[in-house]
Amino acid sequence: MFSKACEYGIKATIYIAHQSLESNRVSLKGIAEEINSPEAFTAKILQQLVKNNIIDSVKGAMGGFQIDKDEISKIKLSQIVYAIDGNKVYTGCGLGLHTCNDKKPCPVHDNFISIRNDLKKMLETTSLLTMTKGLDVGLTYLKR
Amino acid sequence: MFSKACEYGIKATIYIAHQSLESNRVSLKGIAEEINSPEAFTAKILQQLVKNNIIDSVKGAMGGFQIDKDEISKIKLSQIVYAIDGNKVYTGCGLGLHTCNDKKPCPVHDNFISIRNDLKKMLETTSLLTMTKGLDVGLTYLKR
DNA sequence: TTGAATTCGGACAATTTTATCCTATTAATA
DNA sequence: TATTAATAGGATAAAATTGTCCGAATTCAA
Ligand code: FES
Ligand code: FES
Repeated sequence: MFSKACEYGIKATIYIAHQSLESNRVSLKGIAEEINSPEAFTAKILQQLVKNNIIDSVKGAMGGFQIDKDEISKIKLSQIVYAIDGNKVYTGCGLGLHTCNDKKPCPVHDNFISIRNDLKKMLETTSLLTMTKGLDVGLTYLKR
Repeated sequence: MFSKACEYGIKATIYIAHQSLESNRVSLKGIAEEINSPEAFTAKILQQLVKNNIIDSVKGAMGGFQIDKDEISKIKLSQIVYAIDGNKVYTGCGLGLHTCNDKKPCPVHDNFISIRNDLKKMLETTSLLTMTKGLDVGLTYLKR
């Protein structure tokens, strides 16, 4: 569904948000451990998220990554996905035609549109805050 | 969503089915032209579909690919996807945890399950015959 | 029976994605 | 101010996916 980079990005953002809610700034090293991702690769992805204003970074000793508490309920899953995978989730054709196109649809267009719209809605309504719920109480996991 | 290989596989199967309905056996060359895919790569994918008993091949001069007319309404999109991409659509976790797992769900599990079940249902109920409809009358396209 | 048309299958090549390494830059603090 | 801990970013490497090439096997037809 998503690229590996995007998966790491989502998990990292959830972890950062979770810690930010407790006013903890977190390091790349800590993130990579908590989400079980390769450190250097994760660094690249975090850079993208910083550039897209989804997370904040602070350089230097005691530096790390964080998100404004106020933002955590405002940021939507769709923003993270867009920052890393672009809009192909929205514009791509299920059968790989150059773009999805109502006027010249592929044979699975109608079926796909329906599911993709549901996916879109889900991505756009799921907030970062929502995704952090459950982590505390061990209801959900970022690694296994 | 699907790999390129899978996209080519689906399109190829639809085209073969469409021609088989008119009792035409089709060649690799013809298929690759009609679905706008690289010929040699498409050959590999067709081999997989043959091995999975989704399409039939006939070697030699006048050979090619075809599907029993009776089968066309019975073959489901899910079979094609499974033959090429395996069951990752069904068992994969949205955030890339080793497998999706109800007992130790990732933070987006509930949201994903719902969409994935819809996708699953769609794949399992969409028949090859259904996907060929519309090709005739120029309502749907395999290339653009 | 030979030649042509075709799929099959193995080896290989190109591209994209994923991952690593190393240096530069920045900031805290001793 | 020097040291240390951190992110930023460029270059490179490894792995996976996508794509190509070529010869073998098969079948039809002349
Ligand atoms: S044209 Fe293929 S999904 Fe819309
Ligand atoms: S555990 Fe991640 S989707 Fe089910």
